[in-house]
Amino acid sequence: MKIASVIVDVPAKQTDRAFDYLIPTEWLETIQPGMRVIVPFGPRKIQGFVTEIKADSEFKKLREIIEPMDLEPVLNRELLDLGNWLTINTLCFKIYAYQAMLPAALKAKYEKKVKLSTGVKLNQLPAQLQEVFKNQEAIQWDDALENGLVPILQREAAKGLLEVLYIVKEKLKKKKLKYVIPLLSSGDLETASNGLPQKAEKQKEVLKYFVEHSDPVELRQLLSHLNISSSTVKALVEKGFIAEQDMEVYRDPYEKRTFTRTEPLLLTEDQQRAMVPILGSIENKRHEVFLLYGVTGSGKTEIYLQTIQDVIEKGKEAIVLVPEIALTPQMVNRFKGRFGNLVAVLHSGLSAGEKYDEWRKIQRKEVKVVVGARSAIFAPFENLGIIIIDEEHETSYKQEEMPRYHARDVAIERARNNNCPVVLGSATPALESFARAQKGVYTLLSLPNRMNKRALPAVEIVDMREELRAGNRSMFSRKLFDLLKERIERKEQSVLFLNKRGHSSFVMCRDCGYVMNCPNCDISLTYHKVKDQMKCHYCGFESWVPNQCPECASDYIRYFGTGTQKVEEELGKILPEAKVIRMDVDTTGQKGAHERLLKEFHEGKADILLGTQMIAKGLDFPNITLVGVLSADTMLHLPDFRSSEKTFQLLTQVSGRAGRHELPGEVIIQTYTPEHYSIELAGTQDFDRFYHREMMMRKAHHYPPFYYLSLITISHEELMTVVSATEKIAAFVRSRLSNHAVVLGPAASPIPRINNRYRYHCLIKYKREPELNKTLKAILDQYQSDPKSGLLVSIDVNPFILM
DNA sequence: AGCACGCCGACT
DNA sequence: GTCGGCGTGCTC
Repeated sequence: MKIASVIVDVPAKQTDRAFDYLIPTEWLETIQPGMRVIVPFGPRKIQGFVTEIKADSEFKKLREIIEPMDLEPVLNRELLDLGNWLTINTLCFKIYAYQAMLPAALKAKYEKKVKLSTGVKLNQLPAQLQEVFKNQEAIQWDDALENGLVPILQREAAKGLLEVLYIVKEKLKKKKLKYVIPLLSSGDLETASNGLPQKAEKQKEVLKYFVEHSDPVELRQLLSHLNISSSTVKALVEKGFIAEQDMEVYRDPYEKRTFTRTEPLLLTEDQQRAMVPILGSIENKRHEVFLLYGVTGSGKTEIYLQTIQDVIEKGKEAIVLVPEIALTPQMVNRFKGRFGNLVAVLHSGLSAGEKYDEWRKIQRKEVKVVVGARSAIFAPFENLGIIIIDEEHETSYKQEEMPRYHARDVAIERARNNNCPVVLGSATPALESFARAQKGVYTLLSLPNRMNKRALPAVEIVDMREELRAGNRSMFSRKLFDLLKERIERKEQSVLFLNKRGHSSFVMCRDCGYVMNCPNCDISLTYHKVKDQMKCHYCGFESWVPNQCPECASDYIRYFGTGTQKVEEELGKILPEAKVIRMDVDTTGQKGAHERLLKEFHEGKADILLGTQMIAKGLDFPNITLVGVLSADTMLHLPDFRSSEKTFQLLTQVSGRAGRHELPGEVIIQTYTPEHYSIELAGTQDFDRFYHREMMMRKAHHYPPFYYLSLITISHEELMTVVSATEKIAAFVRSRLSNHAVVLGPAASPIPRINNRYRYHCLIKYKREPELNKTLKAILDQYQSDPKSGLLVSIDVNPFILM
């Protein structure tokens, strides 16, 4: 057993397979599957993942592994297999699958340098290079490239005077602090202290400290605590009484916060009824998927907490997925409050180092629960007892880059491997999930009542066309204005929600209607306040804001503020006495700003919280009695078959923010299409009726959950080339699938050009096509192995965004 | 993805 | 003759 199969860190079609390496004798005991290693690959050194250890190889001329990068595997057996599963199901390279499972800090960084070969004297080099190597042993390849030194360096390297170095680096170091530990027992330390010269007072003090405390202590703390300098410590180290040691410490983002310990709450009858089957599944180690369908405020979180409690008592572990946007301090508090430091938290707000440290806690089995966004589904637990996905309908569970996985699918796969249940929780389940529950594929658990038996807030839908007819041209209906005024007088709080889409900040000429578009992409440029520039979201193109219209030279060209900004201005005019907190990308940019603003609002420092998507979730403050949705239908008209579903979910979600506590709540939804069923039914919070209406639509148009989708997107610099390639691909797919499948296309992508590349796509709708995966793989194989055609093909199995 | 190797045209 | 352009194919 001295050969390792390694997946190398080269994302390409031709290297998407295992390469075999000899394990050097000194590492025979160390190297195991799941470890990262440094291997020679051609002339370079690169990172790789060991997937298997075996006795022999087909390949004759094996090279040796250079060294392991880990002391213990970073991927366990289950995750290695899961990586394989991901590769097959999302059609991605194996290396992408493995990298997606690890914190970014573990991704390798490569350096290429040139140095003088050993034994070579400086004066053997040409004068120009002598100058370069006079002050440094090695130079960075990139620097040489910039200074045009590469040809001459290569010439000397060919003669053997210079050597090219390839270095694989860890992106991030473990954070280490210097600690001091006593090397003798406290009795011996006392003796040692007595043996010191009289005048070594400081040293005696240190030893006295260790007589009293035998635990390691951080050097810095010791120095300041005893008011001594490091030379004192050094002297004692030299005498062999104590030692300095580097110890790994965690960057704990929640270090400074204290969590109030909470106890399990008494469950309502509904909650108990819902919990029994989950506990049964845990008890019998049975894989089962539960859909926990409960209105907002019905106490889903308490069920999560108590089932996790049970899992922990059985010595197992739990993963809780929460949408990124809902990973608020409130949410974290609930878990940390119940399980203390048995909880690790993973979300994008953490620095790379903090994320790595939280991950290390999981890997070292120091925690039992991980609460995190999408990628937390890959937490390296070995004995999973439950996986919970809160707000399971959230689109952020789908990753849009490779590997294009949906956390729900991965969760079910992992739970199957671990024989444990999955709980999908939502007040507005995804249609796919609810349909599966109806069919009995998932077990449906309902929580139809709010915990406090409080009625859902009264929702009123306001027709903005009526307002316009009545001469009200403001963005606030008279009703909403009256209610806002009333809240301010009653010292209650309101939340105003603005659907960002459709209100993005673009520049438009008021005279001719000219909109500033990106020259490379067919999409309008977005105004960025911070830099006072126009920027393209897709290719990064930047431009100054014109003060004259380039089309008609009108001066009446202006940008339409970020929506929220505009609303804030208008609020200032009509309700000058109101204190407003605005939350959007602009005001929550800095770290901690999000939390700070919410805290201010919670403390009653403002009357109105105005914001975008980000305030739709998790907000749970007792004093909120009014929620206003300024324009409910902005996302309804997007070219997306899920737009009705998303609108319904969002409106229901937002409505749930009002009247969660003592005071009753009211909701105003402003819209131009009050007759649309997703708005009308969100008004009555009637998921069941919405479900039936929407299912009819989906059935009629052959969309999920009746059909599965796969989307092939093809791009090229030349329009004609894309069209013909897409035609060819569509024809190929048609020829390989049954006639139950529907193959749409070629059609221009909703964003027809990005970064000067035209984009066409082909949408496949199907029910059961055993040949599909092979067909798609074949398409990728052909186009990925032929990069010179300039065609880029990307495939998304079960896409969420059809763009 | 890099990188070497190899074959062709343009230059000292 | 040789330098350097990029097309081709390989990396255990």
